Parts: sequence; structure tokens; C-alpha cells
Amino acid sequence: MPELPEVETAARNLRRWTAGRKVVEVILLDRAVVRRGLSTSARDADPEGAVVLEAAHGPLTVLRRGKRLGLRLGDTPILAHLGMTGRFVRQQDAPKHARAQLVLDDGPPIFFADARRFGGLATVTGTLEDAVAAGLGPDALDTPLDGPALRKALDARGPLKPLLMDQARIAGLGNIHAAEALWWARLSPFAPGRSLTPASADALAAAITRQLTFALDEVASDEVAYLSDGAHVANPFQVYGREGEACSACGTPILRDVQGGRSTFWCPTCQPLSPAQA
DNA sequence: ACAGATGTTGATGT
DNA sequence: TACATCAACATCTG
Repeated sequence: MPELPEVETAARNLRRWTAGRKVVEVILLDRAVVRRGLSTSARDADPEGAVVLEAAHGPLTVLRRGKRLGLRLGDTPILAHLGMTGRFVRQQDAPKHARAQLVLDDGPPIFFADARRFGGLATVTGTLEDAVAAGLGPDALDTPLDGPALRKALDARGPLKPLLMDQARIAGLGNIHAAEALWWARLSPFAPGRSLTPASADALAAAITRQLTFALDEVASDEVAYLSDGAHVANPFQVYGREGEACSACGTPILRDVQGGRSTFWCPTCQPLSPAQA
């Protein structure tokens, strides 16, 4: 599930859970969770990094940029990425697919669980601040996105949606929220980034902020939200996962297509691929 | 049963 | 350069 709102929630939870406490031990339940350079493959396991993590202990500091977390555990800087199914939970017993465990000096431990194993941990060379920012564009939520900056970031010939998901341009938007933000801004996912007018860039910047803020509020209900994963609520999105359903604004059936190997959903009426988008 | 999806990010190839 | 495609991995849905 993790896009930026879930990662921000994870960061807040970790801070809250460790406030006034110390991590006294790191237990790796799946040593391949420690990767070279946050690779998404367990085949890039980093055994030496694993040894470093196992020696880490002390108070925890948490940074976030886009979907990437930076953890300072005592003197040890660590990067963490949730991949597609990663999550942090604080509870007594190990959840399914637990990969790592942080033992605290007080209360239940924190587990990193990740069914699909695209997520992972990595040791860092250099400062944690540099590592957490390396290769990422401005954070889509923290950095108040303004139209001009966004227009510059998206100044490329390719279609808007993949550009929005390019973490080097803007850090934090994934498949769902990119689709949703484009709907709110009434922009076609297929429109060339370079075709953004100043006015549409303003609208898109506002839509991104709105979408992420809204989603963060939805997810922000801490670990309870995670534990109730099974309890499926109604699809809270305007277009994502709604192929064939009526657009909430105009009633036109939502379309689905594939861009860059990912499903894209949009309303052809509200988000026309037309010449003038002002 | 099985084919085909799935919120992630890279490494390839044209 | 900049696309698209696949691969990593484990589940879930039709």
C-alpha cells in the first residue's frame, strides 16, 4: 500500500513508539532484508550491512523524503523502504512475514514486516541526510509545491503520469495518487509534461497537495489502520480502480489503460487529451 | 486450477 | 534521450 501518506504515517508511528525509549537490540529475522543500496531484490542481500545493523542500538531518529525513510539508530544511519507491502508494527508477537525486529527498553517491540520482500533496509555511507535525499526530487508533501517549480520538474516530452511518478522529479507520488491528482486537476495522464500551461501547473500542484493531505488524514490513524487491513472499505478514490464506473463529476465511464506497465485510470471527459488546457 | 492482476523500484532493450 | 518491458516476490481475484 505504501505511497507517501503511508510512509509518512510509518515515520510518525516510529517516532511516537520510540519517544523517550531506546532500541536495545536489532534482530534480523530475514537477513536478506538488508540490501545493498535499497535494492528491491533479496538477491542483493548485504551480509556485512546485516552485521552492522545487528550491532546498532540507542535512540531512534526518523527522517523521510518521498517514500524513503532515514533512520538514525544510535550512531548508525540506516535507510528503509517499504516497497509494496512493507510496514512497521509495534506489538508483542511477530506478525506474518516479519523481517526484522527492534527490541525496545520498554514495552512491545517494533517489527518490520514485508510479505512481498520488495522493501528493505540498507546501511549508509556519508550522512543520513544526504543518503535519504540522494537521487530524489523535492518531497511532494513537505516542500510546498508551487506551479512554476512543478512545471519545471515536469518539463519533458513524455506523458504526465509517468513523469509524476518519477521520484527524481518529485518524490512521493505513486500510481494511485498520481492518477487521482491528475483527475482533480482535470489533466489527461497522456498529456505531455511539456504541454502544461502555468495555470494547469498551478492546478496540478494544488491537486497534489490536496490529494496527499487528504490521503494522509485517511491513513493517519496509526497502527490500527494497519491491523485492520483485511476490513476492506469502499474504494475511496475518484478514478483508481474504477474502470467502467461513472465519473463522480460528469458521469462518463472511467477508462483504464496501461502506461509504463502500470494501470492508469481517467475520465475522458474531465481529462481530455486536447490542445488547449488552460 | 490457473492466468493475470497488484500500491515498489531498478535493469534492460529498442 | 526516452520510451517500454521485464524482473524481483508473494498474494489475491476472477
